[in-house]
Amino acid sequence: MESIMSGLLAGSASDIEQRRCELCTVRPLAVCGSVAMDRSACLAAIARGAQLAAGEPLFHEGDPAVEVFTVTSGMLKLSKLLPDGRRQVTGFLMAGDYLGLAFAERYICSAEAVTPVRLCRFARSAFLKLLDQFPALEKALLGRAATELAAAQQQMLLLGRKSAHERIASFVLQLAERQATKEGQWIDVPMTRTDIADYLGLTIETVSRTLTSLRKAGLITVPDPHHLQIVQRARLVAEAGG
Amino acid sequence: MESIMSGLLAGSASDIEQRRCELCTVRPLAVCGSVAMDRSACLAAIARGAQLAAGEPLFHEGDPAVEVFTVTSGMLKLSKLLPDGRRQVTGFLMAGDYLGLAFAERYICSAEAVTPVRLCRFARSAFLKLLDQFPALEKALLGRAATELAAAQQQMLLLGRKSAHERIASFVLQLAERQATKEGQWIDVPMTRTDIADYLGLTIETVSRTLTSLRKAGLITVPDPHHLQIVQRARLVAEAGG
DNA sequence: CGAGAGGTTGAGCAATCTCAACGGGGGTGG
DNA sequence: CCACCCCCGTTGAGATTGCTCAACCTCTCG
Repeated sequence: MESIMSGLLAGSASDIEQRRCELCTVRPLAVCGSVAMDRSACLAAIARGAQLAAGEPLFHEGDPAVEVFTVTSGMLKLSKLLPDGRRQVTGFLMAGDYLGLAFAERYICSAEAVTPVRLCRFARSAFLKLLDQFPALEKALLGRAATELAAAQQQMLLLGRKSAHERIASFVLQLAERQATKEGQWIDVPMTRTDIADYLGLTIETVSRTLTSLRKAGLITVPDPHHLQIVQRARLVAEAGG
Repeated sequence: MESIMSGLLAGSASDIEQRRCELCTVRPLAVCGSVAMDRSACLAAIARGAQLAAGEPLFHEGDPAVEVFTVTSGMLKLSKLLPDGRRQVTGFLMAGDYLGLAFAERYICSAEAVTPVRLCRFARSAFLKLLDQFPALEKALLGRAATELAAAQQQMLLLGRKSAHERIASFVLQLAERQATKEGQWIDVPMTRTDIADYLGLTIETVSRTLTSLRKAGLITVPDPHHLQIVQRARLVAEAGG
C-alpha cells in the first residue's frame, strides 16, 4: 500500500524500482515518503496485482469505472476513438503513473498495454474511502491532476499549432526526458509508429518520413525502429520549435 | 464565500445567476449546496472582487501563481504561445469556472478577457489554507480537475484527428451546449474569429470559409459574426463526426 | 474623414495525406 | 523444417486539405 502512496507522492523517475506495490508484487518496499499511515487500514483496500501482455486492453472508453490502477512496470497507452475508427492517443503511462481518475463514473478513454505491464488494481469504492482516510493522498492526487492538465495543454499546443517536424522533434525530446536520458544514450521507443502517429495527430507514413529526415540531417540515429539516440540536442530543440 | 463553494460544487449552468460571489459583487446568495462551512473563516480568505475590460489580460503564462480566481460573469480565454507567436487557445471560461489550478507554482497558460469579466480573486496561500479547512472543497476541486481533463482529451481528439468542417461543427455544438440553447435559439459567439481559429488549430480564413459553407448548406444561420443559430441540428451533429 | 481592427472571399501553393509497392521478422501450420 | 502470412516499417508518387498572400468590405474610433 505504501507503494501506491509513494507512487503518487514521489515524483522522480529514478526510484521506479522502489515503487513496486508490495500488495501486488513480491518486492519489498523502500521508505514511504512523507505520509504517515496505518498500514493495516491500507491493506483493507483490497489491492490486487495484475499483469497485461503487450497489446492487451485494460478497459475501454465508456466502461463503468469500477477500478482504479497504478502502474508498477511497463507502458500503457490511453486513447479515444471516433466512430469511423480514427484514433487519438492522449498519453502514455509509465511506472508510477495513476490511471482512472477517481471521480468519473465511466472511463473517459481506453487503456491498452504497449509493453507487458504490471499494475495494482483497487476497487474504486475502496480507493475513495482511502482518500477520506488520508488527506495527503487526496492532495497528491490533485497535484497529479494539475500536472496532467499542464501536459494536456502542452499537447494541445503541439496538435493545434506545430508542424510534423516540430511534433516529432518534441516527441523525441519528451521520450528522452521521461527516461532521464543523457546525451548520447539510447532511448527506448516501446510504441509502434501507429501509436506515435495517433499520439501526434499524423499518419504513420509522415512519422516514418520525418524520423528518416531527422536521421539524414544528423540530429538523431535510429538503429532500429524501437531505439533512437539524440546526436545534436541543440538542433533538435530548435527543430521542436518551443 | 459560499459562492465560491457553490461555484465549485454546483455543476449545472442554469443557476449561474445565483453563483455570483457575494464577497465580490452585491448580489445576494442562494442556497449553498451541501457544504457546511464557517462563514467568518471563509471571509478570512481575503477574497477581492475584480473586473476586466474585454481584451485585458489577467495573467501570463509563466507568471508566479500568487492568486487563484473564480469567474462570476463574462468570458475569459486561456492560451499558450510558441516563441514565434503561434497561439493555441486551450479553453474558454465562463461564470462558475475556476482559474489557476492551486498546485502549480506558476501559471501554465495566459488568461485574457474575451468580454468584460468579473471575478473573485484570492491569495493562493489563503486558498490553500481554505482547502485544508474544507475537505469538501478539495473534493470539488478534484472533480473539477477531472472534468477539465476529460475536456482536454476531447479537444486533443478534435485537434489531432478532425477535419476543419468537423472542428467547426463540434465547436458550434459545444457553444450551444454550454449556453443550454434550445433548437432555433440564438447562440452568442463572444470571441473573435482569431480566437476560434486558435482554439481549433485552424486559420481565421478557414474558420470564416467553413462557417460560410455550413451556412450555405443550410445547417446554421449567421446573422452577424457574433451570433449564430442551429437550423438542422441532426446534420450538424453528423458533420461534427462524433 | 482617415486609420485600424475584424471579417469575408479568391487564387495559388505546399505540407501532409492517400494509395501503393516493397522488405524484414516472427509466428504458425503443413 | 520450411513456406506462408501478417504485421510493422519504409519509401515513392500523386491527390487534397488547409494555409498563405492579397484584395476588399464594414464598423468603430479618433
